[in-house]
Amino acid sequence: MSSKVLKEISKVKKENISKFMVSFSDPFRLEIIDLMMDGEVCVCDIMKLTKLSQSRISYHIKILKEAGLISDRQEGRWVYYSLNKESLFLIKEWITSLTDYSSNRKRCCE
Amino acid sequence: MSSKVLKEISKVKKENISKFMVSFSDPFRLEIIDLMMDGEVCVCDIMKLTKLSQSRISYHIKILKEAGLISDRQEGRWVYYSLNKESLFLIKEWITSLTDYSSNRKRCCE
DNA sequence: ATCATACATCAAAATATTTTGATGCATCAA
DNA sequence: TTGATGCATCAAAATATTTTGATGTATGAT
Repeated sequence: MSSKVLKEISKVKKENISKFMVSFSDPFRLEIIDLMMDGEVCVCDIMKLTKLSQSRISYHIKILKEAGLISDRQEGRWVYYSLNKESLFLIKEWITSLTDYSSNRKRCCE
Repeated sequence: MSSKVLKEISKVKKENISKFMVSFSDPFRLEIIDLMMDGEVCVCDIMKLTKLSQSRISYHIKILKEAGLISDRQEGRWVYYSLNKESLFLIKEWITSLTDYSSNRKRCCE
């Protein structure tokens, strides 16, 4: 099983892409990402704004963090999370190379 | 639970985004997408190139199809699948509005 | 008509992800 | 030092996804 095109067109590792996409594939994580669009939030903010339980939020936060999609910053008892812009750009780059490549191909290849 | 930013910055429905991302989140589907980068393929092509079982491939194809990521075209006994470029562009647009929006934000917001 | 091929679909089993509730660990305030 | 808060982590339960093997359907060849 050999990856051909995706390997060549992008610097981003397939494994990382997979993690990014897993991050985006859950509606609650999209919700959390959404909240971070306007800046830093702590878990308690997310709790107030979404009615999700604390451990549930921590769980999703962990997924996002392990994907490299968010960063954290501790301040006293609070941990502030924010979107990692570099990661977003990486994904954008990946998708862009995908669309660029595929639009240079003709429909058929017999 | 109110989506604020994502709803406004993109025409793509969150539900659809979720499906796209689910599509991309599986390594075998990435593999299949990869094979389609160079043009149409049938299930039998994918079988030869990946060693996945036929029903397994059909299953993943179905996910991709329901996400609107691929199109099919029957020719005799064969069904040819190919990437749906429009969908790729939609995702790209979505990611782009995400990065554009977030890069216009400052780091903090106290 | 019969058979083989290409693929879809289905139900059951296997596996992975998510949720829940409990517990633990810092930090801070009193 | 004690108690409260903010969050992480854990194990078990709940749920969702994926895989497998069997069966079904359409097409085309003989």
